[in-house]
Amino acid sequence: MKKTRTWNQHVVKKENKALVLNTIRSRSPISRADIASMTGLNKGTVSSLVSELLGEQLIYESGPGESNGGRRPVMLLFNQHAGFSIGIDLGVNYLLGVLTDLEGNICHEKIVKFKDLSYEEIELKLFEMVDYLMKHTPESVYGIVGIGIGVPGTVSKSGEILLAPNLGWKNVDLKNVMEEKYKLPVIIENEANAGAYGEKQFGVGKDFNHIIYVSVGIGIGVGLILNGSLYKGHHGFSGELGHMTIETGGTKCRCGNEGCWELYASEQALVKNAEKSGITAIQNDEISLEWLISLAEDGDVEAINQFKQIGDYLGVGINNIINTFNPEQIIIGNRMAFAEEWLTEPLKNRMTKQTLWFQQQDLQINFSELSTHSSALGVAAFSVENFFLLDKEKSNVM
Amino acid sequence: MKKTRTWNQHVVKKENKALVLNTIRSRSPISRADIASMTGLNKGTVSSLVSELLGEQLIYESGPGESNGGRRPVMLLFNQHAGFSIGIDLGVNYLLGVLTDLEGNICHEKIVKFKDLSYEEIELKLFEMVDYLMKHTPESVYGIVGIGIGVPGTVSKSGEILLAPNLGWKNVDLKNVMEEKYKLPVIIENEANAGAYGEKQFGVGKDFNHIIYVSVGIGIGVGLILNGSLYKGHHGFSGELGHMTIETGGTKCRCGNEGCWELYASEQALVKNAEKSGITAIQNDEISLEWLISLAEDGDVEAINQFKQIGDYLGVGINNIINTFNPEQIIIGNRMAFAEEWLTEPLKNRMTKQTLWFQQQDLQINFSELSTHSSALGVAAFSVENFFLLDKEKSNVM
DNA sequence: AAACTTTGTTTATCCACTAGACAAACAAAA
DNA sequence: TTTTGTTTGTCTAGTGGATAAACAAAGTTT
Repeated sequence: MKKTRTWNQHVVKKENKALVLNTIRSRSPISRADIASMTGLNKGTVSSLVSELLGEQLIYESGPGESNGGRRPVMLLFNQHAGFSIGIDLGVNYLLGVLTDLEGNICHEKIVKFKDLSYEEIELKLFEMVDYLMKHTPESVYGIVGIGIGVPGTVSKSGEILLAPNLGWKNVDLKNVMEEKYKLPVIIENEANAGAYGEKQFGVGKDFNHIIYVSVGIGIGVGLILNGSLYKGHHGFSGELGHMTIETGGTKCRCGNEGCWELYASEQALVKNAEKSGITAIQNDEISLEWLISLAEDGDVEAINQFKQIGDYLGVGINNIINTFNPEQIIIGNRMAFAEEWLTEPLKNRMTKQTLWFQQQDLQINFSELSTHSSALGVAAFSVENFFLLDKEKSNVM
Repeated sequence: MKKTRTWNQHVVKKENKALVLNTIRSRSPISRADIASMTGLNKGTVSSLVSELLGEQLIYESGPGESNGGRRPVMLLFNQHAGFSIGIDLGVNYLLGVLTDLEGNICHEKIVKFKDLSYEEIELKLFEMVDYLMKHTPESVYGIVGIGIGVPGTVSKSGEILLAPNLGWKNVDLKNVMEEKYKLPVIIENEANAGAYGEKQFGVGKDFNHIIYVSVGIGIGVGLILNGSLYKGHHGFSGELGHMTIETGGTKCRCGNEGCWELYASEQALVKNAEKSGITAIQNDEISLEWLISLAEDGDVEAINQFKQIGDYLGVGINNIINTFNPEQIIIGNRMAFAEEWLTEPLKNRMTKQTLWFQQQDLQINFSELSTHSSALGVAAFSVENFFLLDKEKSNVM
């Protein structure tokens, strides 16, 4: 019957406790006094909330800090090893798994490559990956707080994978399978959304609140951080910008549409164009992004031109993004980010020529620093946030 | 020094009071008991908050309602005449002003048409409009709560009009001018943003939370309602989708870019295409939207084809919007909405052919019902919301 | 050594919400 | 008509969390 959330002192306490914890998380090491002045909470309130957090072992006291002209403060630190999180980036032909602490630091990491596997075979690889990471998890208070999986496809808000064309998957309920097997909270998220979140939490997006993360791999996916949090749309399918029309009546796309952005600016487009241009690979091998990068590094003009063209087309779509969202930052991530060197110039050219001056104000264009790890770190971070939320709910009942 | 908002019992009270007021606003007439069960608040809490609201004359008691098998409830009603709001839609060649009550009902309305006026002349027309509407405002407890103005251009978050190309304005601080003169809170907002808000509050968007409002007039502007509230981007310039590239290397646009959507799907495009196709107006007059509509109504095949083409191109951009936002509803508003009859079919054709099935789930495509009033109503509603926010702040100090 | 600062705890007080008692007003059944 | 039960809205006591202010401990400065 309760339709809306009511506000009472329990909620107040939970919010303030979360506020204190987050302050410690982001500004650690910090004293109680500093928390009070930063948050505006009363010293006494901070003291009592801190002592609860100490009891829950989510934070701990280190030795005394430097005096500011009076009694020396007791420094508080976030106990990043109170629990661990598993994040897996499920790519088209690889599986990247990371084990992180609650601060997003990678404790263990494993990559498995494969090709043309069936769903069942990939599921098995996933189990192996999780088992491996679990075996390498140190002892901790809360253990593994959750498993996150990033997939290159559309995921509904309930966690079902509706369509992952490059994997050939349709309506796969991986979330349930994993939750049944491991009895842990499992989060399935689109790879671009996960990447955006990863960059926001740990990467170049840390200090920004309006971020568009453009994941340029075999296709193009986009993750939206609006007002500091992930925007997923009505059902969770936002950010399918790879299928934005940039050429009406252009090349047919598998999606049914024509002139889609990813037909002109993705790794897929790069390789196709390179083939047409006459670039050849060694020993009848297929042309790959890595090969083209090595050519470009050796100064191969034709290869560099190929990258320049991709950069130009990236610029077209990014212009659209700027006009749509007026973002603070655009991050280009995933595999194509390795080609930053040759993409930057043509991309910025498009922008300065075609974007209105006020849209360019304080606009950052960055390439991912986490590179191929942003997705895995992102999904791991989802589980961590989820853990803290559940933790709050729990203390709600008590 | 206070960086974040802290939660204490004052906040709790303010939030709950707002919750009660909003419940009355949307579900009026309603009894105290019903409010309690709907919100989850305790009966006593509701009683005391209601008595405060009664004191502030924001609500009033009507007679007893129908019994539900016991004592008859006292019905509460929102006092929509506790104050009034002025909303003005400043178009390229017209000025539409409305006086609304706190519920958004239009009490008075006036439209002024003009052509090629300077900024100073338009300013004067604005003053006349406000003066006129003020004179026609009934006596009330709070009087006029604010003035809102919607403009066809880019407005910064501080309210400055940075660029209104169709008016020929640049860096105009209208907000300050109006506030100085009338000593009332003034809100300047982009016309599409205002329209989106208007539709969300009073129009076809009432029951939706992820709405993309596409204002198709001389140009194209877009207002974004995400998670139930207006998204403005980092500096307030979001929704400039009229300048989204849908044809790389296409026609040059005044904005510096090429192949912009509004070159293919706006009123401007319609008129240009019609001229090229050989359609003529009566007596050397210019071809207008109204004229083309009247032709289409008479069954003129050529005119209908012109609309169909616009509808088709609208579909291209709307496909991009769907892929970007996964919205719940798309509303097509402003002048072009009058041509709904001929636009719908080609638009929906594009969609069903080119949009993935899961993106079309529960997706509403609507034409504005408020038609040309959505902007004016939207800015008026901004002032109303602002009034309630300020009201809360005020009681914060006491 | 004295005076002042800073830190963190403790105490008393305040305030909003809740639970539950209560009275008034009404409907339905006996 | 009387009785019983329900609904509505008010009132009172009690709870829990925040705040302000006092205080002790541990520093620095003069």
